[in-house]
Amino acid sequence: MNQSFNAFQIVADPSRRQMLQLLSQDSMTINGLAEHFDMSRPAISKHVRILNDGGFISIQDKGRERHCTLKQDGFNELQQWIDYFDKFWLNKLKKLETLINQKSKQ
Amino acid sequence: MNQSFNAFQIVADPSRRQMLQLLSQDSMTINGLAEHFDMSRPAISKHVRILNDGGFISIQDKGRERHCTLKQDGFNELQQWIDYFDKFWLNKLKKLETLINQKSKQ
DNA sequence: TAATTAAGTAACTTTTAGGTTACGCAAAGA
DNA sequence: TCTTTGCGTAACCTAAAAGTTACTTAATTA
Repeated sequence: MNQSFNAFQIVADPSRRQMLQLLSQDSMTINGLAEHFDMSRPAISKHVRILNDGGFISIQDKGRERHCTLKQDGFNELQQWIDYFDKFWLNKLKKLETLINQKSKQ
Repeated sequence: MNQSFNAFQIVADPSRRQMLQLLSQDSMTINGLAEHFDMSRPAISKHVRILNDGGFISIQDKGRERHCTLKQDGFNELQQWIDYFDKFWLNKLKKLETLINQKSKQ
């Protein structure tokens, strides 16, 4: 498979977001995850692979089971992007305050 | 057109993210935006509509021109989602610290 | 008022994300 | 060792996202 997603595309899918949500409660095997979804196991496998490739989860093989755990890496890119715009709004607010202060001094 | 996107889908598209990036520098008309992209104007129009519907930008009509400005609303849903996992990691870190502290007391 | 400019709409095409079924393989149990 | 279980891969299908061209409309300008 040749699918390569960026962090934003990865969390754009509702099922994948739900998986991250579930894994934030507890680490799970592939089948454990699958129980929560109304789709075939291969479909689950695909999502898991995408989450793994994107650094949102890590996978520990234990015999024939694969245990999925949340991993911070994938979230970082999103975080940074959000942070950038956060600063934009904060800055805008600051400028507005300065403006109001100047007005009140007149 | 009947396209309805959630906040995550909206920022999943690289062109739309670039638009938000550009608008964080300065507000722009539709054609102003279009200059930065290698795609037809109708394609730009579509993206702008999606950003507007999602509350990521607002549009002020000035004559035949439409001026686009960043708007905070759309970012909020993303922010909240990120915050949830932020807390997850912080919490995990705290638990780890507690564990280390307990060890050192033994 | 005729021409130009800024932008939207409609209809269509292409690409791709997300799903399926069928099959294979290795680990675990009977 | 035979069967079951947990999971992956391959090939395929479908729906929808993202793009196109052709046309329209309304504001501006010559």
